[in-house]
Amino acid sequence: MTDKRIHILEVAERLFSEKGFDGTSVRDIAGQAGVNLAMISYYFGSKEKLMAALIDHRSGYTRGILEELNKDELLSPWDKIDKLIDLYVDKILNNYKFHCIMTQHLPTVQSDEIRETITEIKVLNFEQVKKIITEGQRKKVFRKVDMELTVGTVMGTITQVTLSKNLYQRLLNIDKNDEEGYRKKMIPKIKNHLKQLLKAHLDINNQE
Amino acid sequence: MTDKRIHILEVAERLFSEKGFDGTSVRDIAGQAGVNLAMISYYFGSKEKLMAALIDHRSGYTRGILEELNKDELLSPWDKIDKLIDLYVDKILNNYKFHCIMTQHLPTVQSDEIRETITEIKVLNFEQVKKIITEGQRKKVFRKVDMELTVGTVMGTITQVTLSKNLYQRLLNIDKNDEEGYRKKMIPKIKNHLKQLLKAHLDINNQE
DNA sequence: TTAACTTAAACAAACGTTTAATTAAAAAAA
DNA sequence: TTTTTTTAATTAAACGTTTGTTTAAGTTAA
Repeated sequence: MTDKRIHILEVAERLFSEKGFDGTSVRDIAGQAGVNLAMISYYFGSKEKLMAALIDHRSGYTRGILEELNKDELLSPWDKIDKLIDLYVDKILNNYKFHCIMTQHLPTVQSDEIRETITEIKVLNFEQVKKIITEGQRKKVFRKVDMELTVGTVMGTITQVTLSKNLYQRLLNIDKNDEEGYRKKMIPKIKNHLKQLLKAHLDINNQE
Repeated sequence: MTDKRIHILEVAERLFSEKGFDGTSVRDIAGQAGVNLAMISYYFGSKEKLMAALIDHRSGYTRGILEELNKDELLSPWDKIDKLIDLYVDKILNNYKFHCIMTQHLPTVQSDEIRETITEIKVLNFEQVKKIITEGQRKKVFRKVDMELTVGTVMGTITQVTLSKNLYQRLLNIDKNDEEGYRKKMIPKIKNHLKQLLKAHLDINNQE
C-alpha cells in the first residue's frame, strides 16, 4: 500500500471516528487529506470500499493481540490474565479511533459481509480468553463465572472509557483538548482497575 | 404531546438505532410513520430538533432511575447495590434502542448543548452510585476501589451487551431475529453476573 | 370564521461517483 | 543516451440522486 493511500485511510479514520461514517463526506476526506476528490474513487472504488480497506488495514492490530497471547504458554493463569489486560488496554487505547468506528459503525453497517468478518474476529478473541479462564478453573485457581459476560465486562469497560471520553474527562478534571494526556492517565488506571476486578472476580477463594 | 408526534418519535428512534442519525433520512421516517414528509418540519422544526425532542421524550427514563434509587434509604449497602443493578439493567435493556442511539450518536453529535445535557445526566448517575459505594466504605463493608471505573464497568458491561448483540446471539445460540427472546434471556444473565462481580469486587474481606 | 392540520410540489444544497482532458512517471525503442 | 510509447496519476468539471427544508394550496375541525 502506497504512502498516499495510507494517508487517505488515516484521515478517513479520524473523520469517521469524529463524525461517523454517514456524517463524513468524501469531499471532507479528500479536502483534509489534501488530494483531489476523484482520487478516492480512483484508489478505493467507493466510500464503502474505502471503509473496507480501512478495516483491512487496521484489523492487523486485532490479530496481533491473539498472536501475542498465544506466546508464553508457560505462564500461570493469573499471569496470563494480567498479560491479557495489558495487551488489550494498550492495543485498544492506542487504536481508539478505529475502535470507536467499530463499536459505533458496526451495528448500523449494512453490509452483511463486513459485519460477519468483525463478528468472526470477536468470536476468536472470546475463545482465546475463554481458554485462559477454563485452564485456570481446571487448575483450581479460578472459580466458576459467567464466561461470556466476564469477557463482556473487560471489553465493555475499555469501550466505555473510549466512548464516554467526555464524561471521564470531566470526572477526572482532564483538559478537554488534551487527547494525549487523557490516554496517558487512563491506560494505567484501567489496567489497575481491571486487574483488581478480575483478581476478586476469578479467585476461587472468594466463592460463597 | 399528541399521539401522532409520539408515533413519529418512536419510528425515528427505531430507525436511528438501526441506521444511525445521519444514515436515516427524513423521508424514511415520514414513510415508515405513514405521515407526509412536511409534517416532520411542521411538528419538530428540523431533523436536529426531532432528535432533541426524542432525547427529551426518553430522558425521563434516566431520571426515573435516579428517583427510584433515592427511595428506600434504609437498605443495607449490599441491598442497594443489588437494587441498583436490577434498576439499571431493566431500564436500559427495555430502552435499548434509545440507549444504542445515545452511545453511538453522542460522540459524533455536533451540538454542544445536547452533548452537555447528556454528560450532565451521566454525571448525576455517577454521583448517585458513588454515594452508595462511599456509604458502604464508611460502614466498613466495601473496600477501596477505583470509583470512576467501577461505575464504568457496570455501565460498560450493559452497553457491551446492547451494542454487540450479534456476538452474544452467536455465542449463546439465540436466533438472530428473536429480539424479544434475546432480552428475556439476557436480562437475568446480566443481573446475576454483575451482582456476583460486584460482590467479589467490593467485599472488604477480599482485600489483599 | 378562524385556526390547525395535511398535502404535492418545488427548492437549493450536498451527496457519491464518473467523465474526459492533462500531467507525470515508467518502459521500450532508437 | 536520447527519443518515443505506454502506463499511471491527477485534475476540474459535470453527472444524476438524494438530502433537509419550504412553499402555497388545500382540507378538516373548532
